Amino acid sequence: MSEITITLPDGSQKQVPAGAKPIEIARSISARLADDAVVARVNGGLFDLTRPLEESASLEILTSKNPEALEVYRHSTAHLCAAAVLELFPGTQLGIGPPTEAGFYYDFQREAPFTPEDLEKIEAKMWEIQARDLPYERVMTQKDEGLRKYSDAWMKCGLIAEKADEYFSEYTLGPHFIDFCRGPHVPSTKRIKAFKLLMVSGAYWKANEKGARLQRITGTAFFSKKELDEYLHQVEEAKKRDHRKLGRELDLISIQELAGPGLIFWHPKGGIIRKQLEDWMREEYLKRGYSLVYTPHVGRWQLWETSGHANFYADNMFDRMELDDAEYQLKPMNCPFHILIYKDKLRSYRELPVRLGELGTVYRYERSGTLHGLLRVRGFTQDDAHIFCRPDQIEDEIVNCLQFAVDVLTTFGFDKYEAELSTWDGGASGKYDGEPEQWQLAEKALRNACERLNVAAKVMTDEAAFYGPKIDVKLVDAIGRKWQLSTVQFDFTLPRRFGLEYIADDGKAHQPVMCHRALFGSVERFFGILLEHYAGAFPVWLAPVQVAVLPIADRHLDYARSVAAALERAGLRVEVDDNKEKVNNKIRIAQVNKVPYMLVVGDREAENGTVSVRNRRHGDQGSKPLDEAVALIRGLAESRKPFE
RNA sequence: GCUGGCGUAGCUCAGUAGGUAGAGCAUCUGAUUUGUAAUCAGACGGUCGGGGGUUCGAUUCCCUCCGCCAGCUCCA
Repeated sequence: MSEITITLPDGSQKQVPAGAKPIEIARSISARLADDAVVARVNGGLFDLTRPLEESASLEILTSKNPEALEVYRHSTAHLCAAAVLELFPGTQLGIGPPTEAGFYYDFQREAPFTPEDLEKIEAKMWEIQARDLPYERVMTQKDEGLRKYSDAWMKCGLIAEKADEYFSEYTLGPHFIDFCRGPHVPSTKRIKAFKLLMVSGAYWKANEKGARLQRITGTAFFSKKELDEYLHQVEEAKKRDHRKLGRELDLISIQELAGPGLIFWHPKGGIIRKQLEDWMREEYLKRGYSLVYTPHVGRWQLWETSGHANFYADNMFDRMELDDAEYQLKPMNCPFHILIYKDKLRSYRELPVRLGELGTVYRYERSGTLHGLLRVRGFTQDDAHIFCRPDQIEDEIVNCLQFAVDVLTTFGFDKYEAELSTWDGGASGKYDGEPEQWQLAEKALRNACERLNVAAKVMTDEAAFYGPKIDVKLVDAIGRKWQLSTVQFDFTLPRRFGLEYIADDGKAHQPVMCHRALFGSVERFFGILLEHYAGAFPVWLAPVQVAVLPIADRHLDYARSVAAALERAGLRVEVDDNKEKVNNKIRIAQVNKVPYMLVVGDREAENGTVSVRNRRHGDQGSKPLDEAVALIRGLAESRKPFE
């Protein structure tokens, strides 16, 4: 028997017989490693622990501490789920069953929908199969033979025809279950210790909404019961900070059925927070060389034909309305209006870049099933700006925009975000407007900007806007979903469509280039994400009520009001709780409403001109002279610092 | 828009195997005047999402529309 050389991660080498399995090598290193092993990395690729090594290779044993091992483990759990479904519901068609960030899913096609009770049965069956300790066995099959074997399984057949090499791998689980699958998998079902099926929902075959409708069973799996329980607990906790729940509880916003879905009502307390956000943003605009403009909410249809939205954006627009002899369109975007301001006079190269900014409210038709609280609505206000500049200025402008976007995120304490660079499809589909050279140039400028600011942007092919490529910044909500906030978009197209010009130093007319950018993205969405980010406990500068003054008894009301007056003179938002309740109750109310500071006033305070300071997070801070308390809270508000 | 689920008081929820509903909180009133997360009592409050059908009778069963939730698709 020939020997092969196995190189371990520490550089050491082992001679083993050809055909040795990674699990055997692991055991030869230590029994514990073999027990903890989930999957092997062989020459960089993932391998089953039980797959024989035929040639010399590098080998790394991945244990439960490795994220890739968790993916494999979840993938194996998905197979277990499919095997359970087939045992309980023979004839069900299998789609795909990959691991995801938070678990796994498996797509099935079957006439009757899976009910919550079915889910319980499936989970019980999974445990039953788990207990059988079935190996995940890798079998190689020849393509034509495979197509015959899977002739009853139309989705698998499709996948094999499309993806399989001449010989492809399958994995069995017991005598009856076999699945076309690249693998790898854990060695056997007894390795799967903790999982839970979470829901059943709809999906489309190959994510195509014209394709077959499937039922998706989603679950999660962890290496231990403890980790699973922690995860489930964390999900429950996250739900408590859902912006829809907090928005109602804190009386910030509402959505009114009578007015229509996806349309936001800002209540007084939400309104004051929004004003703080908007004031801050407008100040930043002015500091950074933007001008503020205001434009109408509707415009003639011809405007949208000129801009191209009539062609490229028709599906997302509210219906046109007729007025006199003309048709008008509610605006889904602000850009054409800002362009008209640019175009209203002859521009010199000396005044470029022109940066026109607006908190512009737009209306877009979003399909009913996609609406989601504040995060996906039909009417929203963008902190939108359009920058018109010379080609040689565009890269600096994009760098400034991106820097601005990063500054917004840090101001509000977001340290986790993802950047994406969306590019076109190369022009194949015709959904994109403009010349190839322009697209290439634009993409290059965006890439360079990312590099200059050290922003790691993931390239997303075929995700660009119809008028140009873009950089997007995404944040994650309480339930782990990603939402786009900032966007910096390049545009060669609209300047051409509108015939924009500036007079250059050569005395001739040239076409400016344009950058669209929104940093909050939409005020509604940003507010929703912010609400979840702070779990409703806003920092002092944003809190709708910054201070609650809590008199102990009625005889302290006058003093309480004088305290409130002093706070108001300092520009703070104050409420006096004059209910006939005990202080304990007043404190509770203020805590529940997440008021940052409570000032308790009773006999001692009224006598000494002091207040007893209570901090929302840290509780009783003892008494302080009134001036001192006012200065403290005002300082926090003005600094726009995070709370505490 | 699609698949599935859901819709009972302002909020959170219970209930009716078909005989027009109940709790806690909130609100209002009264008593209590209280020192760092809920004082007590009483009252008010619902065409049980809208419309249609079956039935002697529908909040309950059926149909339909609207809205919400999860996922898909799409996107700020």
